[in-house]
Amino acid sequence: MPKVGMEPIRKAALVKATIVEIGRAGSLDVTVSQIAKRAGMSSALAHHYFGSKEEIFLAAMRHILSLYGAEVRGALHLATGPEARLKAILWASFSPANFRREAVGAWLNFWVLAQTVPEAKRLLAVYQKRLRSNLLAGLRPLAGAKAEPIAEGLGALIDGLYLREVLKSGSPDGAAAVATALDYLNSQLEGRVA
Amino acid sequence: MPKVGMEPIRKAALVKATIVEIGRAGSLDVTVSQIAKRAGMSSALAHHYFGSKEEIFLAAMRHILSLYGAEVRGALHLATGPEARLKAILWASFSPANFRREAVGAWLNFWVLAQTVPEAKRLLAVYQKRLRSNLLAGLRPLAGAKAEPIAEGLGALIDGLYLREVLKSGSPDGAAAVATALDYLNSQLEGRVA
DNA sequence: GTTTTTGTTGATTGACGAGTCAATAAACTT
DNA sequence: AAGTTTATTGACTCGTCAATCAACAAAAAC
Repeated sequence: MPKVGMEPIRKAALVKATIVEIGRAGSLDVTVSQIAKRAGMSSALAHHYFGSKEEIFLAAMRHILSLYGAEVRGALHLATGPEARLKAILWASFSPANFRREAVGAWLNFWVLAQTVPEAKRLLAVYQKRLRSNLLAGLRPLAGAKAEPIAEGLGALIDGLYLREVLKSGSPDGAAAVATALDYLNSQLEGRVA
Repeated sequence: MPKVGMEPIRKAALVKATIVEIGRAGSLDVTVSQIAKRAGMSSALAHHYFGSKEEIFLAAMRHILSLYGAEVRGALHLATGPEARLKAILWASFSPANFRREAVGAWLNFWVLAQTVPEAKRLLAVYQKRLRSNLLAGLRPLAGAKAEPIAEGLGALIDGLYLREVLKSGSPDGAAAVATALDYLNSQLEGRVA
């Protein structure tokens, strides 16, 4: 019973299913059929809407990244002053919406995808650039010239905390991750400002 | 012309070839044939010696990890005093032998492997534990009770720096990575010790 | 009310790849 | 010298999966 206007609904369902399946499998070795099945349609339809498996992956990646971006933007909106803005970024980075098993698992695999698919690499680079620039905006008033290396370190630390989460068992502990990152931040700023 | 005593030689060649191929492909999507070809033998022989592709991957992983372990041990051997030992660990972590494109690429993919293969997870956990305990040994005299969280953060930072390296183009810059990690360390220790 | 567009799938194609096997041969054992 | 173990591979099996196609159905357009 074909209803018109299905495209966005189907695509969204596929994207969501893709993230779940990658999280479940723990790798990009998921078949289009698996994804389509979880999204409640045939694999042919998935191909119909996305053209290829790679496009499906990229759409899922964009989704995760844009979700993350939205959360950061939202948190930043409510924050005033450099310190508050830095905290907001960290808080958003490890919020339950982003720092959940599926998303973290998918995120790791997108990193792998970026090694072969240029568009995936581009997307990840955009994310890194945005993170860096957000951190820098908060850090410059507090750390001046030292802002750049601190942002560098903090960015790497955030990625590392994500990475380590995939090995842990049990549900992710965003608060602990935030604490570690804040600790880094405090010690760096005490040394230069305070 | 079968010569006896080939097993260790063949296995070593396969392990080496596996790391190169994973680095090249940027993923675990490498065929046993590709690996075997690069190692100069038939795929049947690779199966003969390792039994399965998974075993080949695990052997490669063990190799990278043991190489890293050896380097750390070597550096530690020459270092006296907590500061020197901490520096030695960082220096070894980002030494040209470990912090090279192939190895870093392979390492990222082993992280993915750990999501599905329990033995891979175990190996990675061993590495993390060893790193943590090495860092702790150096940190405790300098930071006392604060040693644990610092080790936690520093470990994550190291992993993050590795992770970020895979996106970069050009040859890895170990010195920069060491500088970032040292910077973290200094700022943490200044705050507690002086 | 016929044509076009959109939605949908079962069946099929074509390629590829892990793992097995049978066969061959050199080297060690007794 | 006969028998066993080790080395080695080409050919093959069997499964899987991305992508395509033909066909059908409902809605929209004309």
